[in-house]
Amino acid sequence: IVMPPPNITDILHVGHGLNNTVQDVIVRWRRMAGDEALWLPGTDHAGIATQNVVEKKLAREQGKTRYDLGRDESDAQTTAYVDATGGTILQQLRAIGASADWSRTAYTLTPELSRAVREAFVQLYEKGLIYRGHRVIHWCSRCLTSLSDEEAEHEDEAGSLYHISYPLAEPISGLASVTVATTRPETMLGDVAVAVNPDDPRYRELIGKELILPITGIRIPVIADAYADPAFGTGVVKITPAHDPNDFEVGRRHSLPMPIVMSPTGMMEEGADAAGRVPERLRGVDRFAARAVIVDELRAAGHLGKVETHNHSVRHCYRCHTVVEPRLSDQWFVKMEPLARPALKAVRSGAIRILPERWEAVYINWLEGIRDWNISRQLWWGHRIPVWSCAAGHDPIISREDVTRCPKCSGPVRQDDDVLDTWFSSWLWPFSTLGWPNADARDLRAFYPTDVLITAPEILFFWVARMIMGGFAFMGDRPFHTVYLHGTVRDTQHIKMSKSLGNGVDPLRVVELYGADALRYTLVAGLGMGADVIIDPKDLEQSFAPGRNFVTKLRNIGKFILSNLGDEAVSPLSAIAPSSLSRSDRWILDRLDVAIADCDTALGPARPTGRTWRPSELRSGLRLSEYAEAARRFVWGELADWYVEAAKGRLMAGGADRDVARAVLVHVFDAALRLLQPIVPFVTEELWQQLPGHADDGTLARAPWPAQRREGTGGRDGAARGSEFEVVRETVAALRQLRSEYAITPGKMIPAVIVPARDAAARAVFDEEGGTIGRLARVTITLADVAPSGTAAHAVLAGGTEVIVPLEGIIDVERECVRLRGELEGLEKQLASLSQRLANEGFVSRAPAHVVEAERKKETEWTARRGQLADKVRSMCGG
RNA sequence: GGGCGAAUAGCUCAGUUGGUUAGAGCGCCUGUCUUACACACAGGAUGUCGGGGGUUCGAGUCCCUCUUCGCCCACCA
Repeated sequence: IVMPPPNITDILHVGHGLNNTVQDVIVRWRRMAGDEALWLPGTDHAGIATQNVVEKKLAREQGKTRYDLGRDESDAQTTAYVDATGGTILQQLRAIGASADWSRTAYTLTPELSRAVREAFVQLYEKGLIYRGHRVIHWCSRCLTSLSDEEAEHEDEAGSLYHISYPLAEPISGLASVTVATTRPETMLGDVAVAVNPDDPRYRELIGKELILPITGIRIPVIADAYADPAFGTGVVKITPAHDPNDFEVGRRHSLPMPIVMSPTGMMEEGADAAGRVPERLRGVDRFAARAVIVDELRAAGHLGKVETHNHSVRHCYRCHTVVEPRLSDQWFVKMEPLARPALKAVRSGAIRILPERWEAVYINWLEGIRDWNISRQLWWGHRIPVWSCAAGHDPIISREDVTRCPKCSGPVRQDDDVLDTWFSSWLWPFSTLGWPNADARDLRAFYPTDVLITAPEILFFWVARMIMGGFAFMGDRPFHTVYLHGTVRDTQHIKMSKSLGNGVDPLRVVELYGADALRYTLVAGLGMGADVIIDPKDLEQSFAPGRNFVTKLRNIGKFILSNLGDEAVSPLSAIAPSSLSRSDRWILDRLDVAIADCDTALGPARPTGRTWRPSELRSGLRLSEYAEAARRFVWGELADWYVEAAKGRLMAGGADRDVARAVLVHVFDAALRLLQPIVPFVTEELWQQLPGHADDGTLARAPWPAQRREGTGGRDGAARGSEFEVVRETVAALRQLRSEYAITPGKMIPAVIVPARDAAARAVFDEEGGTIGRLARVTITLADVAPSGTAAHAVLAGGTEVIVPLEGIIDVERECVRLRGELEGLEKQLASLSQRLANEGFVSRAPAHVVEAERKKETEWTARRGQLADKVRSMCGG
């Protein structure tokens, strides 16, 4: 294998890296489990900012006003684009051996996608799901395009609510004017009416009367419409149909004119139906400047009432954050309700699950209230809308192929100037990347429906929901069975890391300081289901040192094992007679099975058992942090801390038992490397390559995922011997505690007497494992039937075994008494609360039998232990 | 305005359907270069599980309420 150079990172910046890392971990896992997963990283949005710049540059160079993606460019330009944007990410992904199929990723400019987009448009049109609508949409006066609801983001702002009095043309019963309230006074130039609620007694008389619109002096009617809320403001609302979606509806109901008083660039101007509405002095004035001017003039003329501060949310362009202007215009829309129906059903029925589960409610809520999707954009790059209009006025032509002349009159045609929303191509992604609309495409048949979509919640609506709708609309099937929404990388202030905010972490620096494996490990281990990953950009050590330390530990375990293998052959575990396995061998093999089971539980199941997810499967799996923790616990806490330590003596002693230990070491370490490969791919690969016992030409990334041993650990007897190693661990822990308690130098060998519990198995454990215990605890063990008299430190193990360290001169009797009394006291306290629980009628009768049984058993054990401890205290401390 | 989530050790977080004495990593304290590893080893200290109320034999876990923070959605001028 060619290992990547050490300074290769799998990410561009940490935010991106999270997504790529999660995807790669899951794909690596699936491949080891036997799935030939095809990973399609990213979308045509990879590097959208760069894309924007590149497209504009290309368009300018070619003198085009519209740049039709996939149709206007040359191959060389495509290549340049890929290099400039997605290419960087993808090259790095390939460098780490990620299973990325990068030719499919930066496909924005390909003719294939262009074809798919046209196909989708035409299909929807033919089903009557695309229509041209004349309505008020969100308009960005900086990007000069319309936006969908999702692209116009709400941001809270402290604005002003201006109260303006509109005089009556002919005053009635002492009433000279009505007051309206507005946050956007400049739009009053486009007012065509004032509405009051028909049930509002205050204004009943006014309905049908006329008002003089200040500034312009135009006469407008007072109309009755339920839209006016008597409880808000003055109960009178001005109606500006061309610049407010609600007012537009009111205008339509009352057949009012709809003057446009603002230019696309946000300047005041007399647009359609607006002759005489914008005074000369305001023409060409920016909307916000015009607002100030108008407010001043109203004040001067005495038309301005109170001005209240008003916190409200204002829509901004998601890309440039300019305040979005509602604007009447003609746009293409997709009728969403019919598309949403199967998408809703899929999630409700469990055909598609969303993890974490709570996002399902958000998804359902959004789809239930879905509104039609404005798909036309006035940007100068994108997929152009495949609609041509006839110069002679015949019906427009909607076509998959380019149209040059009108089929009716053979006259000239003109393609619609607009391009499509970029998400109109993105929602086709699960199948357009696989060859759609060619139904016979090999990849489409092989890979659709796909499996897991991994992304951040922020594009649940933009992209995920629409892909699901698109999957059903164009393929008749779900695009994937699982949506996994991961968290966001944030700093300690919980602010999203981004280049523009400067709170990001440079991954190259992290890789340089801690290594790429440590970076991956840190991200994966920190990724609780749906939780954000918090990293302090000012304290990399806190975040990444644990990952680095773990990787180093792994390396050192490998170094130790490899150095003990030497040139001699290592037997495969299957060639070792089960009877020759030691307690520690059986124990670590048991622990390995547990670790494999824990990892499998954390990760799986990979797909639903049936057509839909069962309730028990719905919330399981893809718990990456639990998987990382299970693997780590096994490698460090069990393999390194106990098995390797216990094996040292056997390795040094040589003989047949040495070969058994070597075989088990290799087997267990090999499995551990497999478990870790998806999270720590580099170091595990490097170590595994050096490990004997597997095909030389293989790579760890392609090796099978470990399975639990079907034959167990050698029958009932074997299982018992495995659990007997727990007694060894307990004894060693007790001895270490005593040593530490009496500050005995760790290196010093001391004597220890063990009085095993009164059963043959316990006796055998200490007979046979005395050497191991002695090495691990640095003691020389003597077995006895009764505790020796004399000054000594004592410990009583759970099973009743006594551990005694007789050290005249070092052990202080008084101190030992204090220690033992403290221990006894603690035990008695716990025993008392336990007894109380068991004496409680309610507990015994209502708690499940197994819980009560466990408590009873505990009571017996603790009582015995208390007796032993009390004896110690009595004999040694005299009372 | 509606909805959702979070609050557990100094820090970052686990804690699955209520059931031992609430855990991990880092940090902290004590000791150690024990022939893989001081990025390590051994031992140790640290929690009114945000506040209050309730249900239950039993609550970090379920219900109500309050506080603080965060996120999503939203055409009330």
